[in-house]
Amino acid sequence: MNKTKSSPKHFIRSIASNDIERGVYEGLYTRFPPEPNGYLHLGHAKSICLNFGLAEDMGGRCNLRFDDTNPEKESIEYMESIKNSVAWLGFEWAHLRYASDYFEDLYGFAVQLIEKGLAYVDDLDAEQMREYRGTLTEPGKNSPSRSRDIKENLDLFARMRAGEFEEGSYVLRAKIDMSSPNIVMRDPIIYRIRYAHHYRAGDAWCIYPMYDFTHCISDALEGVTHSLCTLEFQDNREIYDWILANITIEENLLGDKGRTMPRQIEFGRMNLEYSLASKRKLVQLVNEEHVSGWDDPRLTSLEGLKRRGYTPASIRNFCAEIGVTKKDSVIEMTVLENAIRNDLEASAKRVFGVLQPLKVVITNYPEDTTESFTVKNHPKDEEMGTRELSFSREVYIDREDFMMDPPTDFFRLSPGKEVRLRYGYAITCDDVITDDAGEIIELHCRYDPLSAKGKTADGRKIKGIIHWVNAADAINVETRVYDRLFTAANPGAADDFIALINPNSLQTYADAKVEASVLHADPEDRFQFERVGYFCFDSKDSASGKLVMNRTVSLRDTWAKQQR
RNA sequence: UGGGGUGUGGCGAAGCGGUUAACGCACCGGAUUUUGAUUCCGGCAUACGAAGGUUCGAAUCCUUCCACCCCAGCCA
Repeated sequence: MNKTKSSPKHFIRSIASNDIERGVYEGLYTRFPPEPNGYLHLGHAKSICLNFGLAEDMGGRCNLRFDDTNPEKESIEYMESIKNSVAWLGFEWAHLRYASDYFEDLYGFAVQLIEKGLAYVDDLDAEQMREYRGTLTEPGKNSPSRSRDIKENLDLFARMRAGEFEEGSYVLRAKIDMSSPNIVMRDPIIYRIRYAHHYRAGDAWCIYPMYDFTHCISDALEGVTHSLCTLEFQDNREIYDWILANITIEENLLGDKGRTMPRQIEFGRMNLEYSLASKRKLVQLVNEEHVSGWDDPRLTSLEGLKRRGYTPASIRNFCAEIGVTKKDSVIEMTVLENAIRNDLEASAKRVFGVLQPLKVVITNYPEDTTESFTVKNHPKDEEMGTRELSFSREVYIDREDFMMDPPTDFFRLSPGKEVRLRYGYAITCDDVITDDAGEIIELHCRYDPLSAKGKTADGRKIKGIIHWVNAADAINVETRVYDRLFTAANPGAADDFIALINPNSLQTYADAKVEASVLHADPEDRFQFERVGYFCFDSKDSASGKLVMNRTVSLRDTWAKQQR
């Protein structure tokens, strides 16, 4: 696997190193704070690389913290999957934390706020609450509960926790400003009643803190210095700062007292063309079985990409490549493909594989002879060694490398034409055998015995070079070739994204053939099928009896491009 | 009609008052090549959302305007 590029400069790094230089903070501390309510995708990878990467580069630390304050959506399964994905990308968290571990502390801070007259228990129902909130252009108005005295608030809040009230009957609100132009500041709810089982806290609680209250405090407790999040939280920064300014944290989890509060910085989301990140839509794709599951290799979930054959390094390089700015970006698929090609070009073993086998009989080659060519596993990297490639009278070539009636610039095989079998001999096509339906089933060719080792006796150049596998010991393998899942660059914007599913996003070649050496490969190995693309074993469906290989990405193909 | 953001080539992205306006992807040429791969060379914005202004000098400063994104969950 390749090294990852060092992350480039961007505005967050400048701010952070500036803060450290000026002594605002002693060292960098970040966190990646997913809610365990789904699987990670490429967009999360950007955040992971930003948070963990920055800490790595600046000699800081980064926590993995689950922002698990909504028991109705979260589960252990998601949490485990997220941990695996972060680890797979190659990052190590300083601490594994859970917001749910802070529930007791959070409750205490809420009490602090009430005691200061900065929070109150409200009995408005959801609809009234919305009415009182005002609109984008009109200020809200104070709830009648806003004037409730501190003692009563304390009592009510304690009874909320004790389970004396129904869901939705009371909430705890911060007392800020109902006429703030920033709607987030219009007395935001910080606790609600929910009789739901929490995947970690169990049934210990029936009140749960809201994001705005929880997140900033969690950061502060963990000693986070820079709290990086996406653009849509810009308005929330005001409440983030307000909460931290109005509570007193005696000592954080690191044992620090009087530590400087964390600073929230927002960055733009990444969108990938021809893909979907919306959780709801992905669930639909999975449930309606348009894809095989959350780890379908056509999905840009991290598990999908992993199964597809993407390496952690390629994803980290991709994230370094797309940059970090304050605007939402739309990244072209080729950037992702470029990242994995760069990695695999250097690291993948070269091997011969034929997706659509066409039998070639070499009529002037002896029937009972097998010879062996010693070939390189990598054209440039000698350290990757060599392997033996067997050759005999019958071989398979790819149907795409033969054309009955080719254009002049097609320099592969066709009737009467000569082509080189890579690493082997030059052959000329004499006969094309068809079946009753006119389907080509076999080619009869003649080889030039003096054409081994890339030479020819008369010095003639052979332009066309094709790959092949020896029929006698070829291994059968099912190969799955993937294309973009959608036919539109932004399927999420369409009314009916299901209608935009690319019918050719998965093509299965059940009878593909690969050279014998693949049998002894490690399940984790990646290959380049020369002239075809990069492949890996499918982690779910491949077994020793039945090999299944996924095409991670094709090779660049100027010939195919020219044909379009 | 409120508030918060963003606008540099097809897509990303540097640039922070004086640069020929980096770089990556894509694209177009050409060289090398037993992968039509890789590699290598070369091309690719008189132009920085628009219009004014300040200045000897602006993508960078000021003004106005325009476009797009986010915010009215007891989601995060």
